[in-house]
Amino acid sequence: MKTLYVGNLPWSTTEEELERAFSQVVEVKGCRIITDRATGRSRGFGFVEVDDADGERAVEAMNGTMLGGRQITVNEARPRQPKY
DNA sequence: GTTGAGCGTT
Repeated sequence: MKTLYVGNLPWSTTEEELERAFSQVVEVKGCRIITDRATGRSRGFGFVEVDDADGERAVEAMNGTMLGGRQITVNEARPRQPKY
């Protein structure tokens, strides 16, 4: 499984839109829009989980494409905080 | 009722 970073999203973008957009090219295992924990509003970016092999194609296919009226940024996500 | 480069909660 690989995690993809999706940025430059409109504030109104939902996980559903992400999943639909990426499902056109790869099998989406999971998606998560990062919302401000305090206000609950979208931070304008999110993450998409896809299969290890599909990750590369997902980036090449979805990076720079229009989603919700904005050109989205798609890249492989960085490793997250280890949970010691 | 806002904002615009970035990297996420249990």
